[in-house]
Amino acid sequence: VSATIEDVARRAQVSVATVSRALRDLPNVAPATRERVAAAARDLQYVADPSASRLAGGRGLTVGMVVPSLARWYDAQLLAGAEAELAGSDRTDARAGGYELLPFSSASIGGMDHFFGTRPFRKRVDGLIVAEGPLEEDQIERIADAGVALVTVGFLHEETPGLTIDHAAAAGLAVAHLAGLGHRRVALLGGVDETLRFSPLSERYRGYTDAIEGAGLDADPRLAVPGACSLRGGADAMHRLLELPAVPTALVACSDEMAIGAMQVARDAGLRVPGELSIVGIDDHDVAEYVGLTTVGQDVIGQGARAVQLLLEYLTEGTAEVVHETSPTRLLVRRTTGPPAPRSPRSGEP
Amino acid sequence: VSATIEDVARRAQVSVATVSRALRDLPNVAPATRERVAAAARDLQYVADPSASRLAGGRGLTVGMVVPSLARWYDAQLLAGAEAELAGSDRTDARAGGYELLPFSSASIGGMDHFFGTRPFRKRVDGLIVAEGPLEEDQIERIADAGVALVTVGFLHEETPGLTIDHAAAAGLAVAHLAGLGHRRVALLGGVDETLRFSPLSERYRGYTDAIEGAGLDADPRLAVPGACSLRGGADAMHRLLELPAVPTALVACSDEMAIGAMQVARDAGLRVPGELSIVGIDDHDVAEYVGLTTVGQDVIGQGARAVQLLLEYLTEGTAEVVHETSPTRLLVRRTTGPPAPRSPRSGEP
DNA sequence: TTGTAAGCGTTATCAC
DNA sequence: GTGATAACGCTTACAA
Repeated sequence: VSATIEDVARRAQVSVATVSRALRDLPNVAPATRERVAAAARDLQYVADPSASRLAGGRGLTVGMVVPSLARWYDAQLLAGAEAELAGSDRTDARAGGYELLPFSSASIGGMDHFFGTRPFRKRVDGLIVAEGPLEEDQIERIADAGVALVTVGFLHEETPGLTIDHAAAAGLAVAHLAGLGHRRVALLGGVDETLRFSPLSERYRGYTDAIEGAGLDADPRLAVPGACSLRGGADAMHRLLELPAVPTALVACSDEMAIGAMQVARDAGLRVPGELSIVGIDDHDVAEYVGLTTVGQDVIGQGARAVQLLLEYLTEGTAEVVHETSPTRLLVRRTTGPPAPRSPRSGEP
Repeated sequence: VSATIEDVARRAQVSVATVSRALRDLPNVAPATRERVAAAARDLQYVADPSASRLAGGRGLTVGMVVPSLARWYDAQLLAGAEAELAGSDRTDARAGGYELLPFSSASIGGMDHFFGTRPFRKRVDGLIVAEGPLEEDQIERIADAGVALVTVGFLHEETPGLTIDHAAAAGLAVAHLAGLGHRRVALLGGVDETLRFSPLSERYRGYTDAIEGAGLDADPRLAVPGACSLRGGADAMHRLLELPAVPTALVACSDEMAIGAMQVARDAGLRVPGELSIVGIDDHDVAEYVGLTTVGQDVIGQGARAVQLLLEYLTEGTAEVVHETSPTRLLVRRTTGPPAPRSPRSGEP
C-alpha cells in the first residue's frame, strides 16, 4: 500500500542504503544525492516503517511516559504538553512520521518495578519520561541497560536529566503569603510523616515546615495532615483537620484538587472561606481560576513539552551532560485567602 | 538481552513456527506441545517483539485513540479508562506483553483528514478508537483499507461499531429537571446553529429544543448560545446570555466545565445560583460534586474501557456484526438547581 | 561517496 | 501436527 525504501531508492537511482543514510542526515552522502533522495521520498510520500526501523536496530520513534494516573489533571496536562510537542517537533528525522507517545499509568503497569522488570517496554520505546518518583538506582540501571533514554519530571535524580519545580519553595511561597496576611496557625494538607526521601510531597512538606519556622508561626505537628492529592483526599484531610482542638485559620493544600475538596468540606462545616479559613493550593488547575482559588501555579503543559525536548535532544544528539532544570512557579492570589478573622464570627463575604 | 522465539523453540524442542502458533492459540497444535511451549515461554519470560511481529504481518499490539484534546477532562478520562482496560485485559494473546495505547490529539495531528492521509497511522496501529466525530465516509474507508479496526466513542456511524450516550436524551433530562422545578425560560450553552450533522453537540441541541417544546417552555432561539465546551467557553457564553433583554432563570450547559465557567460569571454578575439562576451541566466532572453542580452524569472511564473491549473483540475474533451501544446517563441533583425565584430579589441561600 | 548483503524477530506458506 | 523457509522493511558493517 505504502511506499517502501526500495521504491524511493529506485526513483532516486540509488541504493537503499544510501536512501537510509540520506534521509537520516547521516554523513557520507553527496549533497546532490541527498537532494535527489529527499525529492523522491517527498514525491512518494515515503515514511519509514517504525517497526522495520526498530527491528533493524534503529529507533522505533516512540517515547513512553509513565505517570501515576492518566485520569488526574496533572498527568493529563503533562501528557498533553508532551504529545503536542512531539507532534509539532521538527526533530522528527525528516524521514519519519515523527515520534509517538505511549502513556503508561503506574497503576495499570503494576508498579514501576514490575514495569521495568517484566514489561517489554524495552522493545517498544526509545525514550522514557517518568513523572513518578523517586526512581530506585537499580531501576535507572535497568532503563540504561535497555538502551532507553530517560528524563524525569517533577523530581530529579543525580545522574539523570530532568526538570521539576522547586516543591519546597512552592510550599514556602504559600505559607509566606498566608503569614503575610497575618495567619499564625497554618495547616498543610498532604503532609507526609516519614515515608519517601525525595518525593515531591516530602519536599513540599519540608518547604512548609521550614517556612513555618522561618516565619515564627505555630509549629504544631498535628497541623500537617497526610492525605492523597485528590479531591477526595482533600475532603478527608479537611475532616481530620476539623477534629483538631484548635482549628487553623489557614491551610496549604498539596494540590488544587485537594484544596477544592477541602474547601467544600470546610464550607459544609459552616466555615466561611476566606473569612474563617484561608486556603491556598498548588498547581493552578484549570478550574482554580473559576472557583477563585488562590494557588501557587506551575506550567504543567510546558513541563511536558520541555521534557520531550530534552528527551529528543538526548535521542538525536546523544548529549553527554545531564541537564537539570527548574520550572518556575508563581503565586496567584484570588479569593480564597484573606486576613484571619477576628475571634468572634461576623458577616463579610457576599 | 531478551529471549527470542528461537530460544523458546529450542527449550521446548520444537520449531519456531510451532511456538508462534502455540502461543497465539492457533489451531493445529497438539495439547501436549502447546503446554510445553507455554512452559518454556514462561520460564524464559518470553514476550514477542511487537515490531517483529507487525513487520511479519501480524499485529503490532497497538491501538490508537484520537481525541480532540488530551488536556480536557473528558478526553483524559476516556484515555485513562482505555489504558487501564488494555493493561488489565486478558485478551492479550498470552504471548504478548499486551496491547499499548497511542493517543493522538486531533489538534496536533492537524485534523483528521491530514491524519488519515499523511500520517503513518497505518503502520503503527492495529485498531483505532475515535472520539471525535463525525467521521466522513472516505475517512472510514481509508481506515478500513489500511486494515485498521475502528470503534467510535461519543457518536455512532452506521457501519462502524461504537458506543455513545444518548446526547439528546441527556439534554432532555436536564431540561425536564428544570421544567419540573418550575422554570419556563431555560437557556442552552453550547447550542449550535446549523453546522455538523450528527455531532454530540447538535444532538444535545436537538434534545434541548425538543424538550423545550415538549414541555411548552419559552422557545426563544436566542436562548441557545453557541460556545466551546470549556471553562472559558462557558464564561464567554454566559456573558452573551447576560446581554439578553430577558435573562433566563435556568440554563443547561453542554459540559460541566462550561457550567462552571458560566457559574463563575453569573455569580460575578451578582446572580445568586441557584436563587436567580439554576445551572445544570453534563458529564459529572470530578469537581462537579465538590462545587455542588447539578449535572447529567455519564461514566466516561467506563466508556473508554468498553471501547477497548469492543476493539479487542474485533481484533481477536474478527466479529462480523456492527455493535452499537448506548451508555447510560443519569441526573445528579446537587446545589445549583432550585425553583425559580419570585420576581423580587430576596435572600435565601446560606 | 556509494552499493552489497547480512541480519533483526516474527508470521505465513508450504511441504511433510 | 509440525518444520523449513521465504518474506516483512529497514539499518549497518563491509566492500568497492
